[in-house]
Amino acid sequence: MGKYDLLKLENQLCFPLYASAKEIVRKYKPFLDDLDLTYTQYITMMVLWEEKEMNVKTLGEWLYLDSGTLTPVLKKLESKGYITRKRQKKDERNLCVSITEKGEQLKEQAIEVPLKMGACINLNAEESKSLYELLYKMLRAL
Amino acid sequence: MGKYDLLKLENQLCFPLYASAKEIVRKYKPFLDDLDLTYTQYITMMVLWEEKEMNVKTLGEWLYLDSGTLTPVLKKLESKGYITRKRQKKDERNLCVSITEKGEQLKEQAIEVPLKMGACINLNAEESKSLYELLYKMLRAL
DNA sequence: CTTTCACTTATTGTACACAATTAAATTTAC
DNA sequence: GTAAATTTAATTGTGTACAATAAGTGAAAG
Repeated sequence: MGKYDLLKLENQLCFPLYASAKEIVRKYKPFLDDLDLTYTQYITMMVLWEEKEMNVKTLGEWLYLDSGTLTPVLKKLESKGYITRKRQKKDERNLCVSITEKGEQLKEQAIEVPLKMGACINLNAEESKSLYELLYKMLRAL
Repeated sequence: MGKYDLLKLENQLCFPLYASAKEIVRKYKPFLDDLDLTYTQYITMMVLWEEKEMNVKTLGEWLYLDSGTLTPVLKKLESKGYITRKRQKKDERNLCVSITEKGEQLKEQAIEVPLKMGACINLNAEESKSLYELLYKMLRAL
């Protein structure tokens, strides 16, 4: 192992992580275009399909995103009619994001997305599970 | 497995990939700040430390990036004096990117970065190898 | 009370990331 | 030989992503 070998792209762990995350999000695009959602909007809706409502801070913790990213995403989803944004009465610092009826309906269409994506990933069940666990182990420590 | 279970964030493979890529790039930031490089600039320099020169298209293939991303990154690196950009004589469509002496010197400082990052990743050698191979297997198919 | 402190969201500025388009140069087909 | 097709970068427009800052609110200390 030469002095500079660790600086080669091929010896980096971060690079395939960075590149495959990008490529897989790109793979989502045609499926998400059908729903008129971007990937960031999609994962935001995922949380709200499950939880119905949540304040911005908690949403950011779920998604590993800060308010600088979420604010424009949430405004966009609001303008599409999928969510509402409302200050909480008892503590006006909190902004509560809630899913609308129209947002709920989108869920029916969205069911297709994970199925279609599954077919794009070249890993078997065991490999997927292994990858999933390694990623979460790393993520928890970051 | 309910009808909607695949739409839960916790059942997604893409989400931990997306989130951990983001978090690991963020982890690089303080180390890269010392070199006055962003992550994208850093991986670009990595290719040039190894190859010395390359045209934009090939660079994009190595990095999985298109010219819309690379053009401003390369102009920034040029303004910092780490690279030069020059049209090829025999085919003026090609823009050839070359590392400068100052860019070469930066490599000495950069050696520290992978060492420092290695300490941030909570995986042992075997797990890292396994993650690396799964990511590349997926990436090749995307 | 009131002033300080902590908390939460929004805004601003910088830097990607990519689709779509444009522009310029070269290659090819005829 | 020239028109059409292809190749390569750059540009434009939209949408993240995050650090730093600002603004507003509520809680706590005195």
